This record gives sequence, C-alpha cells and structure tokens, in this order.
Amino acid sequence: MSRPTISDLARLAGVSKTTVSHAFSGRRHVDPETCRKIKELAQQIGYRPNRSAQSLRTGRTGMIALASSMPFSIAAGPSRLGFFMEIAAAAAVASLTRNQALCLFPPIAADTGPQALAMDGAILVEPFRDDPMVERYCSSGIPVVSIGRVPGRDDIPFVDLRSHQTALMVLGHLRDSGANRIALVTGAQRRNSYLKTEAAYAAFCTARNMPEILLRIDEAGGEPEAEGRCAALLADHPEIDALFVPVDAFASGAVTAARTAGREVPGKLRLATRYDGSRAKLAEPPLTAVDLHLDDIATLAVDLLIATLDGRAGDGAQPPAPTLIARRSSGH
Amino acid sequence: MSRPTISDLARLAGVSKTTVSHAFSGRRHVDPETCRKIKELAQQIGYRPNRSAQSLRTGRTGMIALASSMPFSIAAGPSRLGFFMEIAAAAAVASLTRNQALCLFPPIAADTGPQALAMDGAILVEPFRDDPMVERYCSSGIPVVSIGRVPGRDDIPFVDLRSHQTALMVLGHLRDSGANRIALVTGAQRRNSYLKTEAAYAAFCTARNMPEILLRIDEAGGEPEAEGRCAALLADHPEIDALFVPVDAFASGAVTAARTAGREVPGKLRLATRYDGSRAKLAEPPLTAVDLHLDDIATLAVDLLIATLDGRAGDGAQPPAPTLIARRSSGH
DNA sequence: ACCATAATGCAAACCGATTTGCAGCAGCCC
DNA sequence: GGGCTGCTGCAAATCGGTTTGCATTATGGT
Repeated sequence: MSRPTISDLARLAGVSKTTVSHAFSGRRHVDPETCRKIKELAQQIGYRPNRSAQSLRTGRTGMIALASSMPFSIAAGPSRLGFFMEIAAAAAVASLTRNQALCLFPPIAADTGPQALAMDGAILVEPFRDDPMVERYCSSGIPVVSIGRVPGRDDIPFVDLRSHQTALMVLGHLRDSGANRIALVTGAQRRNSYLKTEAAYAAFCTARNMPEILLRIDEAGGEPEAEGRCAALLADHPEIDALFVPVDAFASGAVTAARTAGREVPGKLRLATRYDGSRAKLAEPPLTAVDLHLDDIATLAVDLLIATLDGRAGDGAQPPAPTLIARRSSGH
Repeated sequence: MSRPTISDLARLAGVSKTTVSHAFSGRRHVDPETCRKIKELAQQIGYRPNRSAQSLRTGRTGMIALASSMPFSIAAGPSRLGFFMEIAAAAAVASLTRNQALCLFPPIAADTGPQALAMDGAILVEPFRDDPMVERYCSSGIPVVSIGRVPGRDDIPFVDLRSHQTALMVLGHLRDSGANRIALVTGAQRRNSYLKTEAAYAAFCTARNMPEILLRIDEAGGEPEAEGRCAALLADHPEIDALFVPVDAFASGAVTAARTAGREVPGKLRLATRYDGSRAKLAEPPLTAVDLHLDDIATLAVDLLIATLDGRAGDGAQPPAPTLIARRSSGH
C-alpha cells in the first residue's frame, strides 16, 4: 500500500478533504475537537501532504537554489572546498530552520542550470557584470538575490560583502606593516568585489601619493596563470614591497612566484588575501586574510530571499563588518 | 503574463496537449514535422514544463537529499566545513550531470528533516546502528543509500568506506614509525567505520601481541570532551607511544591533551587521524591522515542511488582505496 | 420571534503535466 | 471489398493537494 492521501484521511476522519486541508494549514478555522481528531488520525496512519501536489497548487516549492559562476579552479581549490561551500553550509542551515530546502548549483556546465528544477528563488554568489548566470535565472522568472551586489543590476536585492571596507582595512594593514609600494591583483571578471576593491585601492593610492600597480587575471586560469602573471609583475616592478591578492587561488600562485623570484615572504614582500579558506591557512607562510563572516552573510541572504519571495522588502539588516586576520605573510 | 503552459503551447501549435507531451518525452512517436514545429514554438514562447506538475504525475521529483547525523561539533569544525561539505560538493556536481538536483540536510534539529520535502531518495553519510536519521528517511518511504555501511541494516545499499583497510594502513604506518603501544580513540556511536576500525585494531594487536587500549568518546562532546578523556587516558597509560584517532575533532583534542601532559608530538607520542580536513592540515604539528577520495565516493553514492531509484541493482563499482598522507605528527 | 452574523463543513473547480483508451486514416494482403 | 496493422492524434482521467462558492446550523441582539 502506498502513502495515504488527504482523501484517505478525510474518509477515515469522516470529514471532507477541505476540512483536513484547513486543519493543517489553519487558513480557516476548524472546530478544535475535529482538528485534534484529524491530526491524531494523521499521526496514526502516517499521513503527510504530498509536496508536489502542494507546489502545483500553491506555486511554492519550498526549495531555494544556491549558485555560483566562479570556476571550480578558483572556487574549489585543492581540497574541493571554499568560499561557495562555506556559504552553502550556513545557508543550508538557515534555509532549513525557515522551512525551505537548499539545493546546490555549483559552477558547472551552464545548461544544467536552473531550468532543471522548480525553485522558489535563488541566491547567487558574487555574480559579475552581465554574468550569464544572472540572465539564466532571471529569464526563467525565478526571483534572485545576490551575495555581493550585481554590477549594473540595481534591481537585484543583495547582501553587501563590504569590499570597499575590506580593501581599505587590508591596505592599511599592509602599510602599517611597513609596505610603501603595494600592488593589487584582482580578477578580470567584473565582480562587484573586484570593482570595489580597485576603487578603494585607487583612493588609497591617491591619498598616499602611491603609484597604482594593478594586475587583472582571468579567473579561468586559476593558480598556474596567477603564478606566471605575478612572476612577470614582480620582474617588471622590483619596487613592489607588498601584494594584496583578494582571490585566494591567485594568492597561492603569487606566493609561489615570489619564492621563485627570490622575494622572500614576508621579509622582502608582504602579502595578504581576502577569503580565509584552507588555502590561506595552509600556505607557507600562512596568509594574512579577512574573516568575512560568511555564515552571517549567508543567513542574511536566505532571509532576504524569503522576504523577496513573500513580496516584502528586505529588512535591510546590516551585514557584519569584516575582521582582519593577521598572519605571517604580512609580517605577523 | 505568467509562464506558458502546455495548453498554451498546444493551442498555438494547433495540436493537443498529448501530442506536445509526447513530442518532448518521446514516449510515443510524433510526426517529425509536427515535432519540429512544436519545439520551435516552445523555444519561441519560452515554454518549459512545470516540474511540480510533472512530479505530481510521475512521482519523480528530480531531487535527492544528502544528510548526515554527525553533530555539528564534529562535522563542521572551526571553519564550518568538513567531511560532510566535501562530500556535498562532489555529490552536487555528480547529481547535476545526472539531471538531478542535490539538497543539503545538515545535521540539525531532527524534525526539520526529510518530511519537509519531496525527495526521490537520500544519501546518508555514515549512519550509526539504529540511527534515528535512517529510521526517519526509511519510514517516510524514500529510498536511501549510505556512505559507509549501516550496521545491522544489510538491506540498505552502500558505498564502502574501507575502514578496515584504512585502519590497518594507519596502524601499520604508526608501527613502522617506531610505535609499540598504540591506543585507539573512536566514537561512542556505533558507526560502521568505528566498528570496523576497532575490529581491525583488535586483529592488529592480537597479531603483534600488543595490548588493546581502546577509548570511546561521545561525539556530542566534540573536541573539549576528547581533550579531557585523552588526558586521562595518557595519565593512566604512560606506556602509550602512539594514538590512532580517526575522528579529526577528537584528534585535535588529543593533540592539546598531549601537549598539556608534556608528551611532545611526534617525539614522545605519534598521532594519526583519518579524515584529512583542515583540522588535520592546520594542526600543530600537522596530522598524518588518510585521503579517502571522498569525491569519488560521493559520485559512486549518487550513481548507486540513481540505480536504486530506477530499480536496478548498483553496479557494484569498487570504491577507491584510501591513501596515507604522512605528516609530522607521526614523525614525517 | 426574527434577522444578521459567525461558525463550520462540503462539493467542485483548479493547478499543469502524463497516460490511457479510442478513433480516423492509410496501406497492404488476400 | 473486407479485414488487419501501423501511424498519428485527441479527449478525458489522473496525480494529490488548495481554494472558492455555497449550504447549513448555531449565536446573539433587539
């Protein structure tokens, strides 16, 4: 015998399906005694509403997607973990406690994307300007929010990653550690965090009358590409005494390039990155990084998405301020 | 205007809903010309079948769950990542390439579990004997497979974690590193990996005429509990010169206990763990661990589950052999 | 006693697909 | 021409809930 349906339960309880439905949803008052009896019987026969049927009628599936367009060469790293999965862990918990389930859409073949499923909404992790991922989700008509603003898309609600503040904090720290010529290495994709970091860097340099030395690397190249480009950068600019490399995979490459070039870290070259994942912690020397408080960010994103789904505006809760984690790579 | 339905498309194409359905599913032959026209129109108006409706009718939702009963004190660790999320990352990719989506059910409040959703099946990570999680999923009638056999439940298909082999490998390594009195620290829960490890340990000790010194710690206690219990163990047994502590959180505690007791690692005490997560890598000294090849394991589990859903038996693909990663904690 | 209102419950429509049973038509063989 | 088969397509039933509109009864105020 298969799972009992609402009709079975209604028949057993001697009421109509309507009454059973209302007894559970509470959308209309049901006599407490009747209600109790229905629930008791439901318990007994193991009735649980069929979610597909509910979804069909109500249009809500109770699922949200978490997606990223960051290539695996960056996002995953040596141990297959990272930024995305750290957010995923926190978002999954937050979703479940809000009675939604979280589906993972890691950055793989684009076409296997959102159309695959019936999602109520999606959380996009750090999309870039004109990111096809954003287009895909938006055009399938499912509401999205992002972690990190989407450049050029002010209509998409987001949880700010505070990249400007982060950049100023790290640059200030490098300077306080004695650096006078700080170069910036970001990604070629136009993610908001890169844009904001570059802007903060420009402002920082201007204020201190420091020349801007900026290198943008295509994310798809991953760590090896970063190593090559950083080697060239260091060769071209012997005056550089510090690097701010927000992308952790690039930072790994930079460390290797520095070592190869005989620029000992942190003795001759200070270095700091942004995301404090295993790459930063396991590097030799360990890398100064930033605690972005991703679990709080993820929870805020879930709440923002749910608010959006319910047609409410987000409550504008302030994302947590980033915290610096000073390690040996910047001389600590 | 909301999303076009199959009726809209049928009307537009001048055919019936049946024909449209068959044109897409291919379950019945449709005149190629008609078929082409239908697909072209679908493309044009952006028709895509409603997954909830499909699910309701077919009974398949295209979703699979990944769940663990390991408490967060263990599973998450300092960086909120670990065993579970590493499996999740690989499983998500494997699922998507097989046209399924993966939902995360981290170990939180039991009641927010599987009943929340319509899942085709679930992958359970290392359940223990009489694990309520297993009961919950089984009793809701959704098919499950497990990563690591479920003790006492030979009816549940599983991907073997090869714990016996892993244990022998690590114990042999400790012995080769010069250890003569190796103690084993496992979890109090009856997970298969603990049982198998204990069995392998017993065999190992018998064969080498070594006394068995076994400590079982309740997982819920996490690292602090492990520290206390290990301290006591070391005090009671000054002869111990090596510890095999498969659970990485317990291993962290053991390291602290050893340090406090003045038993320098690896000089006076060799130590090895199992899961090679950030805890093992970041410990001081870094811990000898085992690469379980979790991404392969996860992919196998996804395939096994899908085979089970389709009513096929799993193809019995052999899980990969574990690989030892020797680090300083065992004298390397 | 009478009417207005609230409380309670039911039957039927509906959500959007898949699947079943049947029908029309063409071609083919005797 | 009659019967058989294969191809194509349609109408209607179905999946299991939610929601609407209406009917019945109870309650309360005057």
